[in-house]
Amino acid sequence: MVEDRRLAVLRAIVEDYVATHEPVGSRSLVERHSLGVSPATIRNDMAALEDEGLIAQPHTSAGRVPTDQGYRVFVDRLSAVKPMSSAERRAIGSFLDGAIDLDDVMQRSVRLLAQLTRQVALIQYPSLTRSSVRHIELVGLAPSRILLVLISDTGRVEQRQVETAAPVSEDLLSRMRTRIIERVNGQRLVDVADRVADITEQFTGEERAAVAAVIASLLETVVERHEERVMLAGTANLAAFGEDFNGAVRPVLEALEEQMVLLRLLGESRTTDALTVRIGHENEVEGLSATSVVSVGYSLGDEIVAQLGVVGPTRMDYPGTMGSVRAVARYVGRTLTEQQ
Amino acid sequence: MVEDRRLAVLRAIVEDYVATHEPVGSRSLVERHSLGVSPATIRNDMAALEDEGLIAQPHTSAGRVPTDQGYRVFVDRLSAVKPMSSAERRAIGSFLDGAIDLDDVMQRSVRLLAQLTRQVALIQYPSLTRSSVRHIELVGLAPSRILLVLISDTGRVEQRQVETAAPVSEDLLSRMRTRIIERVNGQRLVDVADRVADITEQFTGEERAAVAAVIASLLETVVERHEERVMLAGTANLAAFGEDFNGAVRPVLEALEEQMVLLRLLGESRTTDALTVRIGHENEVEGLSATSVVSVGYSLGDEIVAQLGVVGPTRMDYPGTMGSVRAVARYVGRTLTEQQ
DNA sequence: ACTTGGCACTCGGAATCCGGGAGTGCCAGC
DNA sequence: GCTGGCACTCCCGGATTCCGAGTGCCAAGT
Repeated sequence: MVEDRRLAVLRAIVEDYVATHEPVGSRSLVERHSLGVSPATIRNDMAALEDEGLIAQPHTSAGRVPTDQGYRVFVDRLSAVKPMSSAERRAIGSFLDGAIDLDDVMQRSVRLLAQLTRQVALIQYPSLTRSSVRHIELVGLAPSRILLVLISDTGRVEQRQVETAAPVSEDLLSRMRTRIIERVNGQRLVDVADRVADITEQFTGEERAAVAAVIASLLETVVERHEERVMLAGTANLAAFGEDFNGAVRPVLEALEEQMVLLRLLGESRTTDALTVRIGHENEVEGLSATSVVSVGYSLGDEIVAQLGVVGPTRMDYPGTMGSVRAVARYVGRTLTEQQ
Repeated sequence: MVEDRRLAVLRAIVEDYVATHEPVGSRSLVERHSLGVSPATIRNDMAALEDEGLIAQPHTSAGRVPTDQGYRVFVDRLSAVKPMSSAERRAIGSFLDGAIDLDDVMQRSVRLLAQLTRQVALIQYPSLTRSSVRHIELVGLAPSRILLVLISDTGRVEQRQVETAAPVSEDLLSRMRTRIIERVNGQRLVDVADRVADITEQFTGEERAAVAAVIASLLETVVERHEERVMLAGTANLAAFGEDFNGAVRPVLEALEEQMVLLRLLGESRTTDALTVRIGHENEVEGLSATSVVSVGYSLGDEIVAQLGVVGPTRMDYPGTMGSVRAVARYVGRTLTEQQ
């Protein structure tokens, strides 16, 4: 009972702080929420919440501000994902309709998400791991330079240039192409390595070096490039952080320029489609300790193939953000699945 | 003679203001530069420069600050492009070496430029206009969905999905591929439209719709997608703008998120390889009136194929920035030409 | 065992005031 | 045409003051 009210107070503090961006005191709390008790009572509750480490005062004799832990409790126990209105859903749907290729879907989605949440949005390209080879093309760009193009059934096109020690004839190129295609077409990318392992042996000593180079490059393409690309939008929304550019925004912008960081932000929970919320210090990227990341997997068919999400200040509107992120993920999954 | 000293004063003002970011007064000017005259004389010159609209005072009894026009004169008549040191050149070279494909070259270049100039760097993908068709591939993704892949001799790969009204057989796909390839391989992209114009007629009524769809898509690819992509790096360097986030940085970030704006910033002077400097209001993009853009074309072979450059505050180090931009453009051109 | 009103206390932030200093414009003399 | 002198302006930083929102605690009430 008393415990219940304490949590209600925490919720009220989080909501007010998110709305006003100012420390919230006991008096204004009872005014804005119908808690049915006096400010003095609230003060006692606040003291207790502070002992538990859920709220803090910026300085003595100021209102309270939620701590990372406070947000954690709020997200876990006090809030529900806020579903989108049907109008918003329609908007999402129409926004994604008419995308012409994978790049386009990714770009539209990430912009949409940035706009909906007014935060920085991220989207990871679908993993190649679960997809399979639709086609492989070898194109001679120069006597000893080959362009390798790999087309997956998810519509993703990967390219890579291969430099060979000796010139490669059109004839050799064509034989390589045939051999490789007959081995890997329709195969899952994860199996490609096994399937091409012995192709090199089918060529004579002289040609072998070139073939080996192409095969090596192919393996790199399927193994290394898995999900290296992340798209970003809405950096202008970092304005919501406030005025102290160098203090707060700069490190965030710097972190967001590093693909590796983005991947770490998104990439850890690929197997599940549950909404993940990392609050403040919970995400261990340096410079992002004042931000929260809300992410979720999206699926192609019935497999989770990548993540998308947003990065924003810890004092964000969690229910709304979570609703937007989830909704966009669903539409992205649907769009991709239809397009496949 | 007197005119000469006035310009020297302007140069000194620009240099000091760029270095200190503070309005510069007559006293400190004679201290830092050996102008051989007294502050009082400088004051007279300053008054004249102000009449000409080249400098301004933020408020009465403060030092002077260059106006956009002042920077203009400085750039046109008072400064020389500052060449890179040989160490810097080596750094540039080694930074770009080992790029594996076009995307990689673009990415490395734009990051390098951002790092060298400590500003926001832009690079436009090479125009397809001047390049020619290396290969075209049609891949059936689904019965009535075709993936069209176009590979240019510049190593650029363009993809597009085509939706057909009726299913397309592998056989038809293969015939289309052959026909198209025999018509356009090795052709310049600008000529592709002419070359494929009558291909549709070579197919029977039933197949014609599908062929027309593919051809239409191919034309879109070569015509519309010309140089639509621009890559960006170094947004964190916007910190140099100062503290007033919402006043100065936000509109810039917003503008930079729009591909169209980036293209307008870069895209107007493609035919020349001269360094272009647009100062303040000279670039007509809304929200970028407090920024300058330094851009230059880079070449592939002996043709200018696209632009690269930086966006920064009007109070930037023009000689240094221009040097970096030009140097990077040269190395990019060299790298691309070698890789071709 | 909670809740509540009262009360003294704290402390940040806005407003105000003040003085120094850097800068300017102008003028008379060289 | 340059220069030193001089009166004037006004921004900026620091010190001071003051207000009010907020707190913690206590004693009394339910």
